[in-house]
Amino acid sequence: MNSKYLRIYNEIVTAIENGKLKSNTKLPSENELMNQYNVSRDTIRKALNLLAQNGYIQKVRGKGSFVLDINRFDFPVSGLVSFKELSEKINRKSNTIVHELELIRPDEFLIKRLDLSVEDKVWKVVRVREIGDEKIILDKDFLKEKFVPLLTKTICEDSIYEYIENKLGIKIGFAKKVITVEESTEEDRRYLDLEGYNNIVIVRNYVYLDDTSLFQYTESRHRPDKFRFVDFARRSY
Amino acid sequence: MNSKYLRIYNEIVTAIENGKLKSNTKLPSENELMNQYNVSRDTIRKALNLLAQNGYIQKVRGKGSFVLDINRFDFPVSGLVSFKELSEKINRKSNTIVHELELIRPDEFLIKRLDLSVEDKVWKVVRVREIGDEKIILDKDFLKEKFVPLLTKTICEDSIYEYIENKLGIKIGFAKKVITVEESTEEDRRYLDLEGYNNIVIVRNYVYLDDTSLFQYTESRHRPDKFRFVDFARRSY
DNA sequence: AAGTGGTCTAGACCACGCG
DNA sequence: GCGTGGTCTAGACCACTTG
Repeated sequence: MNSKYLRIYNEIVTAIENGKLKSNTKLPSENELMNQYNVSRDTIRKALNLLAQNGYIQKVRGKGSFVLDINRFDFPVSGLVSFKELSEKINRKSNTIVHELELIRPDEFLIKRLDLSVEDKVWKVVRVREIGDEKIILDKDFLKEKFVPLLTKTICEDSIYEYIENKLGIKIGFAKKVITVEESTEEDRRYLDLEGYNNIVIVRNYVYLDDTSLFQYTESRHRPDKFRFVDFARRSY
Repeated sequence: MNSKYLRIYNEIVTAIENGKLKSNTKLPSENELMNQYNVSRDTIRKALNLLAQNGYIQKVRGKGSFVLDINRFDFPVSGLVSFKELSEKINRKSNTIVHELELIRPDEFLIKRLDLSVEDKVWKVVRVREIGDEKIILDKDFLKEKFVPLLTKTICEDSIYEYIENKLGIKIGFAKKVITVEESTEEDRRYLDLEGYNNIVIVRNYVYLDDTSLFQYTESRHRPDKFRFVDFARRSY
């Protein structure tokens, strides 16, 4: 996991994030970086391309690479970030309440959503996310038992992602997110502080492993006024 | 613009999209592709990495590259796609009504948003997007005159993006999107068929050129029940 | 052991921006 | 003309999967 280009990438990311590299300044040229890090140009280019992809820099032909200030103000919620990682970043008091945690036989809906056979069992986890004394987000997670044999309340209160990746060594590959706005349900109103909102923002998340097997289905239900999604996109030709 | 790896990428994309390459099947190995296309391995790898980035394939170490079926069902609205490109893809009757088109002196709000000096003038375009006889989306565009000297009603009814990229030769580099849900305004209610919804989904778009200069600010205001945002994300380590 | 993708290297030529 | 990033090549070694 510790490739040269990732180490260089991470070094530059932290330099940008803690202000050592200021926005709108020019990075050293690829040639200079080659010498600084004692690696080939291709390795430097891999690191720089990652930086560009993630919105840290912009490369301009004939001129150089420049530090952007996009990521400074707003961190992107796009990409795959868990609630724990997120709340650590925004640095606000937050809390997770586990309402349900059980191993269930999936119904029609889940069999379709998770691409299951009838015998497969599924962990159902229902959690409420509290941010600054308000119950804002209702998370409903469904994970295949096949991949996650055991799940405890303590794990759910901390971070399921962390447990899966670090303890079980399962590698998340990619995910598809679908965001819609729908009518709130009785369940939403029971668990959340909705304050009269009858709409709810739903982020449906289909999580796949590295080997392309579908692993988890999650619904993240947000109170509309507290929802905010930031995305960084490059035009691809 | 016509690099080898882009040609290979595009060939494979169309092969996947029209079903010649079926999902869950294996692509030829990088070595085989090298021979098929008569290029070096690096060139093949660039094409495959693009495919992976855009959710077409998944590469698995030691096994090969596999076609995903993500893009088949849902096209991602993530990334930078104009309304015209989008409506062509979903293939439904759609229509654009231009309500305002004028060169204005920017107010405080715009000066801050677009990073302007006081003399700069700005094109303001207000358009309603009609899909299947319903007025669903209100688009408010603000473009710097410095970059776009002329704008006509015809251009706005077609596609501003297309005009800018093809006619003016301006290269869009990247964009930052912020999605929120807010109270609808009087303007929303006047122009759109809101059917009693008092919330509105707002996609704020900050568009930058290749040379990192901020170029355009757009607000896309959607009726909640018709809004849908699809995102494909890879976990980055 | 053979085949796969992942990383790294060294060298070449090109297109672009700028002085 | 020089320095910049963009593309392409050829070859090497590694880590992983599968038979």
